Amino acid sequence: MVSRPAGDRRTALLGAAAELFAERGYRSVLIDDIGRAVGTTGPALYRHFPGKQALLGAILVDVSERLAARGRDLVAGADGPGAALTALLRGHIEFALDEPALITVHDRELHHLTEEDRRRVRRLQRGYVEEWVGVLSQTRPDTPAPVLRAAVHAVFGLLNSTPHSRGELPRAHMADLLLGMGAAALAGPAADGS
Amino acid sequence: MVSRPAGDRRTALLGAAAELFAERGYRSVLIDDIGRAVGTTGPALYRHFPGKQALLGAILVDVSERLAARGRDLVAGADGPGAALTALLRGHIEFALDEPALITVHDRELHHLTEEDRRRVRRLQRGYVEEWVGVLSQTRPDTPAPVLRAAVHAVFGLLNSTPHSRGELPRAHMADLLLGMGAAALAGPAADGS
DNA sequence: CACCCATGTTAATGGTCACTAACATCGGCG
DNA sequence: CGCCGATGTTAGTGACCATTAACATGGGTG
Repeated sequence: MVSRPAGDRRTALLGAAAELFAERGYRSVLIDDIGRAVGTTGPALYRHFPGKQALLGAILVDVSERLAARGRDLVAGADGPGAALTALLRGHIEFALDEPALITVHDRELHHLTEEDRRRVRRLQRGYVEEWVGVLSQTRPDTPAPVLRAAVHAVFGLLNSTPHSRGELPRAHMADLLLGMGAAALAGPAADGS
Repeated sequence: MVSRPAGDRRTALLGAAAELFAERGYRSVLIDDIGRAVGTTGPALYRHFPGKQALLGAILVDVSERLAARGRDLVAGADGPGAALTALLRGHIEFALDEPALITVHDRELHHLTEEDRRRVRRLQRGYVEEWVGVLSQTRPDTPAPVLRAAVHAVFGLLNSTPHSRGELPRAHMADLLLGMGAAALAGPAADGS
């Protein structure tokens, strides 16, 4: 049990592949690159996944599930819509700062998935967005849902910019900056498109 | 001169390739797909570009140059930093709404370029960012440049989210929404990371 | 101790492309 | 009119690369 840690290699593959995919893009990463990154050769991958595409699928489904679940939990545990919104912002920012590779791959490689995986990931993403929209619609009951949805996508773009600002600022500072900007963007006076 | 419009096919190739690259990613788009999109076969491309990579290079260099040039002009022609900032926001939003494919490809396919093209594009991008930073540093002279740079990247993420919200809102409404959110994010009280 | 399963390794194999060759077509200009 | 350059077309061709085959290896368990 200790000498052969269950799922260890599998987890390593998921992590290494995510890094590589984020950096070079799915098609440009070779099976052998992934193997080398975890100390094996390429074909060893097939002992853990049906293939390269399935590996990408596992990565994307996992991220989407984690984001959606975290969103649900944060909202459920928050004391009112204002607190919920702050919690969502903090949670997403933490995720984006901790896992820039996953954030990057998440919205870049969707089209390389199986129809089925793609549907699944999209459903989860939609659920996460609706979590945000639900909270926002409480703080701005006068703003129509489509506008809120667009605003949420825009804020995601803002928060997910992290990979572009790699290392420009210390992490805590970056987190504060993103929180302030995100909150301001969502509370902004023109958010109803007047 | 009229019967054989100079560079017409070339321009069509640039546009069609940009759409396809944005939709499926550089590596997944075949020479033949690009040819078919402009009413020829694949290899006809070589009459206009040295190869697929050079075509991508032409696209990215062109976008970067247009953005940088427009940024320079807008700032130069603006009446004070406040007006300059609004002009930059409007200009970028217009671009993002008019050319979502270019916006998408712009920051997704950089690593498929020649070293030389990549350097050139990056230099242009940097210049554009510094244009924004320069304006911002006038409206918030107390905020250090690295923070402003991170804030600018974040606002780009926000504005460039357009491709994710395709058709959710009428164009003018979307433009207003993005302008309001972008301005709020950049004016936000926490933009100094307090 | 012997067997077996989990994991790996190296060497095919087969498909998929970008790119090149060889061969049209056609409009303008001498 | 006949040549020429620009632009295309249809067949290679040669790399590249995911996947599979065939063959280890080594630790845990009966």
